Amino acid sequence: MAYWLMKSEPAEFSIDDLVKAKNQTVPWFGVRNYLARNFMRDQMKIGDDVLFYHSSCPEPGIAGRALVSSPAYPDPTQFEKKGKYFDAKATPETPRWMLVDVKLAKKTRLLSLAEMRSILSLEEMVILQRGNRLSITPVKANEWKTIIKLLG
DNA sequence: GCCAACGTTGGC
DNA sequence: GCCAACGTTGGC
Repeated sequence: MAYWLMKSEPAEFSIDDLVKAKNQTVPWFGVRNYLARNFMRDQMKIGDDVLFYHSSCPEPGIAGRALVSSPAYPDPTQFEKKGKYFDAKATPETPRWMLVDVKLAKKTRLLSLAEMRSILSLEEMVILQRGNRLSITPVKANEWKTIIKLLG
């Protein structure tokens, strides 16, 4: 079983949106980075644990836990001609962007980026590394354990 | 608004 | 295939 951290801008889709979503599940649409896509397409399995992270907002940090709840399938937004995620080079026969469904496990207190930075055992987390911008990153088992403890 | 860091694009 | 220019991310 693997652990992941997935970033979302709360102005676009927040943990509260996930709480209110149908089946408390959302297709993780809009990823347009190959490495992040490959994680979803090649490595994620149903039941993998996910940290739901709020980025580009006044208080960035972990806002909840979730689970991978589907296999990878084509991101429908790549075919929406008028949408912001349209990709002219993608076709239904040869889709370029894949996603998984993410289901809420629990909304938690906000574990802020500042607090994460203060925890020694989290210092190797990918998200805390200088210049890291990847929207989906693997989390190590010990990091997951530490974070779950901090979330209470 | 600034800017560091990184990914992508496109000319050659 | 190289690499400069450009665009984006995302914290501050």
